[in-house]
Amino acid sequence: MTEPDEVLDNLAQVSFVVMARLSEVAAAHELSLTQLRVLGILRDRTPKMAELATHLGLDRSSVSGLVDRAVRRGLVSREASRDDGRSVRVSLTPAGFSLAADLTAEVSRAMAPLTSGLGAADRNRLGVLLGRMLA
Amino acid sequence: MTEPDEVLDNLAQVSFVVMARLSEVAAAHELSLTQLRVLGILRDRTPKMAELATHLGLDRSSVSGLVDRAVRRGLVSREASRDDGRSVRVSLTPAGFSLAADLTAEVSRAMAPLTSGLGAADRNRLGVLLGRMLA
DNA sequence: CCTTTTAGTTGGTAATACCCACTACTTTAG
DNA sequence: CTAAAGTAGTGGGTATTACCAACTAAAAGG
Repeated sequence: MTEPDEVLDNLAQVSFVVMARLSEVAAAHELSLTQLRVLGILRDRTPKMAELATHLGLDRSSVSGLVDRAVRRGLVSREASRDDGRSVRVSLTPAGFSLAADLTAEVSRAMAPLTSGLGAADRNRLGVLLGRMLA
Repeated sequence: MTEPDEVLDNLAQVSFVVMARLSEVAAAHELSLTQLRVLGILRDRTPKMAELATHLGLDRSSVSGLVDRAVRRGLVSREASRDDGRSVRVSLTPAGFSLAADLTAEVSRAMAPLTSGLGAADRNRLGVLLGRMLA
């Protein structure tokens, strides 16, 4: 690890592996990675469209179609805001919650092998370091 | 970090942040994340189409179009294999190499802030742990 | 009021990525 | 040696993703 960029290199590579695992899980349920993210976000939030767009880093117009398709699958619902006639709140339907719960479990299962080569102490250290990066 | 899945949670979150950074860099050069990956892969390889598809985790037909567009931009070239009349080797053009070098530098710059909150020792530890995950 | 800003959708376009079918070349069997 | 089976890559068709620009409707500010 004398190379200065090796940390970043490894980080990028690991990230691609993580994305591949997440995509597999999503694909097994006929979802895209973005839709997986949407369900994850809505698990503990009920954002307006624009907020959801910010969370995803997408254009508002992209989110419109995304939510359309999720609604068509019965996973998500739109509710008009009472206090603001323009805005719309997006939330999970019961079916959406149920799927999101399944996905959470499957994601854990799919990702677990990535850290299984580390001992408990190292796993812990990794978690702390990653947490520090998110701060 | 008593939660068992917190490591994986943090790992997923960090991975999304990494992807966002990489996408930004790619977008600044009118490239998709996948095209960025292609350039990265070809930096030190000259794979056949099918091998490239495996590296990317994509269908061969997806890679056909991907390479088409990269060829159209003058970043990549196809060469017929001499020993096997069916297969095609993909490689970077000089322009492709030049762009790939720029991108490497920009990616480093874009990702560096992620680990800048860690001290040198922790950065090192992180690199080692991530490296162990890739083994 | 009336103008400006904000929220969201729609339309148009390009790229992504899938599956399936197809051609062309190789390899293997009989 | 030739016929069958397999492999490499492409192309068609489709759905999704994501952008921008233009639009409607509602809210806020002057």
